[in-house]
Amino acid sequence: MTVVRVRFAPSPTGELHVGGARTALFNWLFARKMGGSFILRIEDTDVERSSKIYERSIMESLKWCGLLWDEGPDVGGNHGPYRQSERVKEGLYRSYAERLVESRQAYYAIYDPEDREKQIGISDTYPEREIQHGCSVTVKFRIPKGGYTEFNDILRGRIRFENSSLEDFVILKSNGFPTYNFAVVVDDHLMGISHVIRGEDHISNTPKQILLYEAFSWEIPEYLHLPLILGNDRTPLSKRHGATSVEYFRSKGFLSTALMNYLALLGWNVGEEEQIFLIDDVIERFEPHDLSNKNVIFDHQKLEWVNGKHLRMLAREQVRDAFKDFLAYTGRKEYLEKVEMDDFAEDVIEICRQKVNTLEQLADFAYPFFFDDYEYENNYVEKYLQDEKAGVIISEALKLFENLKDWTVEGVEKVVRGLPEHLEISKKKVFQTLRGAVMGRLVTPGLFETISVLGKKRVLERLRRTMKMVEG
RNA sequence: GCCCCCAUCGUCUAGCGGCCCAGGACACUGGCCUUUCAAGCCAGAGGCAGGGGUUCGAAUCCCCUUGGGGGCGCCA
Repeated sequence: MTVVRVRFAPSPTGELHVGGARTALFNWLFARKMGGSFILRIEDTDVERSSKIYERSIMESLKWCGLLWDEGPDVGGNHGPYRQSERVKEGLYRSYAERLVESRQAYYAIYDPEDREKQIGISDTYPEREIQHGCSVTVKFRIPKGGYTEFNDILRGRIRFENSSLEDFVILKSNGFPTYNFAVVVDDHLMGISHVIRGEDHISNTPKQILLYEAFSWEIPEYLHLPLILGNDRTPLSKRHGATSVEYFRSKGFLSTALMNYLALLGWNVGEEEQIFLIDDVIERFEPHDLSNKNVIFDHQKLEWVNGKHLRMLAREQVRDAFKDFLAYTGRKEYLEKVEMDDFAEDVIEICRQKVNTLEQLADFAYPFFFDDYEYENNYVEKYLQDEKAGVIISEALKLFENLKDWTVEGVEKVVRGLPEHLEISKKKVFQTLRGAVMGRLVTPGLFETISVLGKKRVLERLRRTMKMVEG
């Protein structure tokens, strides 16, 4: 049995995209299931576009997702370095490229000094003279004439390409950096990668890579190409569809457990009609063959539904921690302090999470619990506060609450329930008037829970304040 | 243009020749519950892209068409 070693190899030219996160997730899942290793390799061979900022951001997102790697640029490992730019410095790719030149499987391509695009000749030996004349030079791989190249894809079976449909391609750029197709092969081989799990957009690259493996007489890994994630207009998911990066979902108040759950759901049928799960609980059930090979459309609504489920399913401390992470991540310092300081925060979260789907919604929904500067909705003012009965309702409630000792949900309920009949005012009017009086809005958690959690002091203060508005 | 991949409700999927006049989930519609809004529960509407084969029998196998996606860079 071969040791499973898989990798996720992002290029740091942007934030971690949900498609990338899904690729990373399935790689990670497979490694965990098989007791193998999950490796993070940074493919920063595009000097122009790569940046450290994105590298850090991708790693941060991956960590937030819970997709931790066993080997990588920060944690090290026996197959490093894990940044291609660092491997370039070791002369790695150049020496392998030269090996191919020596065996005539690659050659030097020489370009016009005036026009870098224009190839003016080729050479089997290092074209020293041309270089002195200002020509730039690359190393190109020679596609064998005739025949075909085929490989097995775990999801699709054998895929065959006629070699005649392939063209010689650059493996070493004129700046000495390897191209993608060359670097992956060299690195995957040197890093002992057993299974290559990546996006479907790489299918067409695979024959070139196979040819490279064959040129080196290296063992070819197993391949699995994942279908792509598209937007609702069936074009590849991009910024045009609004949300795409993991960062975005984090800042929008999604839970990482829910994001992973949804991403897994996208193309993987966990079985038994199961939709909601924690990724850790489902590792054993992961089977690459079960993955769908059909492109999928990203469904924000379902993600939100999954998120709501997780919000209600997780332990309350977990939700509290996630909420704090969200507040910190989105820079809401004051709010974060409140949640950290107020001992009733967990109770607030508990009664609010029943009604919302995201942490962002939670922040809005719970706001009046933590802050006194909330505003009174126009709706409430016009419909209830300006009603002639408002004063009676609030003053009567105030009187009863002032004397109330039992501030439990049951105790509060008893008092509030008695009011409509006692005042001979409709239940709805009484409840809504009170709801708005203590929260400023008409949509809140259950009234009794709200009043109970708010506590006697706050409730009395707020009732008095609202009363002043009625009178004044 | 050439090469490759894919095709079940709007979306994600179950189905791998008879159990399917196609099952589940999200969304949608209606109802129940109810102090608001949700949640929850119940019900409903909605699909095998089209055409040829193969077979006693096809969503399932084969071919063609159509449609969607990917690739053909000194990007990854």
